Amino acid sequence: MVSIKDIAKHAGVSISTVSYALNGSPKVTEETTKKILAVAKELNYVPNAAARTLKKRETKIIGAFLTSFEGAFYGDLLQGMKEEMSKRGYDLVICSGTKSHRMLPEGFLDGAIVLDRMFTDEELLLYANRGHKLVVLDRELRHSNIVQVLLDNKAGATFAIEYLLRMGHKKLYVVTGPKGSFDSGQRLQAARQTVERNGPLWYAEIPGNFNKASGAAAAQRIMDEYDGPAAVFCLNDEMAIGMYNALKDTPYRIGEHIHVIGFDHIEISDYLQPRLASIDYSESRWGAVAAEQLIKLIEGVGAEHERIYVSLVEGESVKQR
Amino acid sequence: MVSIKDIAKHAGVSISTVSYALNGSPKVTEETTKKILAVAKELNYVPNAAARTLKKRETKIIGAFLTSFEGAFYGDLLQGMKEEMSKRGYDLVICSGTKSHRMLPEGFLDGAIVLDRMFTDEELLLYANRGHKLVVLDRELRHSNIVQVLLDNKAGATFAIEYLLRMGHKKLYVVTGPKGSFDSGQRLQAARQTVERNGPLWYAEIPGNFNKASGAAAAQRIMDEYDGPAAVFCLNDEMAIGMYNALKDTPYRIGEHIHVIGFDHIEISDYLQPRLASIDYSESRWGAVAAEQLIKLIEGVGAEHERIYVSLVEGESVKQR
DNA sequence: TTGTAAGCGTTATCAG
DNA sequence: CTGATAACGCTTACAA
Repeated sequence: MVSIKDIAKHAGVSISTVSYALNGSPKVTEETTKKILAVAKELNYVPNAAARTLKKRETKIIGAFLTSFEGAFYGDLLQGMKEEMSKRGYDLVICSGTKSHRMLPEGFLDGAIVLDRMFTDEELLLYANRGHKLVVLDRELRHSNIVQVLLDNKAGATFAIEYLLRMGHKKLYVVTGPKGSFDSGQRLQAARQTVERNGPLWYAEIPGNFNKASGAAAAQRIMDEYDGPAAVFCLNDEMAIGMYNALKDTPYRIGEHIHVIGFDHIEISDYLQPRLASIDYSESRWGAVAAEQLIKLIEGVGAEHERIYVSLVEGESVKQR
Repeated sequence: MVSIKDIAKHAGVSISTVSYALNGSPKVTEETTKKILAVAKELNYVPNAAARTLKKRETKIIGAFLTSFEGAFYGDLLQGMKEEMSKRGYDLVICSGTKSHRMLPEGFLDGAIVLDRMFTDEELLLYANRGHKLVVLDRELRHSNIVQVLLDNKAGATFAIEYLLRMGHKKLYVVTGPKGSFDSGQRLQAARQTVERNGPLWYAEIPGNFNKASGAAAAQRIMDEYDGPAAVFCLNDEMAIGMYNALKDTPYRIGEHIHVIGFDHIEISDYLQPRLASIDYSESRWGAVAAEQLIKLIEGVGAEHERIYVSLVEGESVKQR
């Protein structure tokens, strides 16, 4: 490995001169700088990150933590983050799994964006207390080193239920997400409120898990109880897809016997027959805003909590009753 | 920040004893070890990665480089890698963008898995020459510090064309991937060979780009030239989906006028109407094999080039002529 | 069994 | 403008 020491030797200067020259300090003659850069290039010099980090206590790398890489993998969200970070001189890496949490306290990362239920609130607060900077996308957590960038779940759930009501439905199901999911909790709460506010309605909740299997199970139960058109708000699209699958070889038709709306507006939903109604938001904007706030936090210029707005996307999976 | 020096002070021992104790060395009494661990816990000690790396010249982190995070394609691949790495004591981070290439030469990563056309062969060879360990998934590159884990593109393309022929098709199109793509090049080459080998056939190639837009454009051209049933091998599923979209509001039907097979068997393809025929392979196996070989390379136990096998998935997008 | 000390590659302070 | 030199936190001979 070639270090600044080697460069110093070859260029006939001291290592501090080399360091200054490499960092473009005006303290060094243009001439010597040029020479040093030439030698560096010739020797294929690459700075050692560990050494620099040890001194400067920063890596210019931030981590985004996901529960899993499987499924939709949040492509646009990550892309939005990456572009924003890149613009501001930071690199982004995507991490998953509890083992990799260590990277934060050990100083590999200058900060983290968390969308990962494998982090407990306690763990995050611990890191925040030690001075690490965090943005959370999946919980409410108040601390001076943490900022929240959250989806407007309540608005989305309200839009969804109101849409079903507007289409004349009187028998409503909600298929929920896993216990303890922040998004699910918020959506459910708003759905209940909207139902209550709109007077006497038939209403039931079916516990789900945000995956296809639980959507299919919910479909089964709805068929068992069938006594006329029912409307279902699946708290995410994945479960709605499970419902489509389960109904495929039955006499029940989506948009006719069972009306379905999801949440997230994932890509597949536009390809389903009939097209799935859903709640849409810009993943890339979500990512960009999260990145922006994290960098503000790191650089100590007033970061603020943010809300990501959502909108209704209609689809033939819900028809007028 | 609390360092081993602080622990030493609090425990009334020297820093080397602390270091030994923390690393579970048998050189230290069980008693002192216990005490030191207690103090460490009490002070919330976390080892500093930069310092350790500077000494040990390893991070136990490996990077997977992708061209982009967009598209839902790589979830299982990454999951396969992660699980394999985790089993062997390494962490995985996902990187994208040329700026983040620095992490490899600067010593942030113990190795890299590359599926990213933004790396040139020259750049990779440079790193390999400097001693960095690499696994490439998207090119052929021979070097003692590089191992290849490649899809069996040729088998897949052969299966696809043979399937179309078996179904009685005589007019064949291939929609290609971008210039310079290794996968596209291999698939195209095998497709051509199979066509040639099977005697006189109407055959044409349409340049594509592995995205939906180019699939749609290809569909347009095929309709313009239409003079009877045609069969199309899209060199990936994404373009096949573009083709579905483009044909949606035309009188041409997939599986009737235009028969289509893709490559990759991505999730959406099972939800298309009619179901898309494709070439399938196990993404998670691909990832796991890549991870396994990289670690072998790093640990110096004979790593070997590997091939990932593929299989045909039939679908109603191709019907007997 | 424990302590001393050198050194990993940088940065940054202080003299010259 | 340039050069010694002391850190940064940790590992690891070697000494005691």
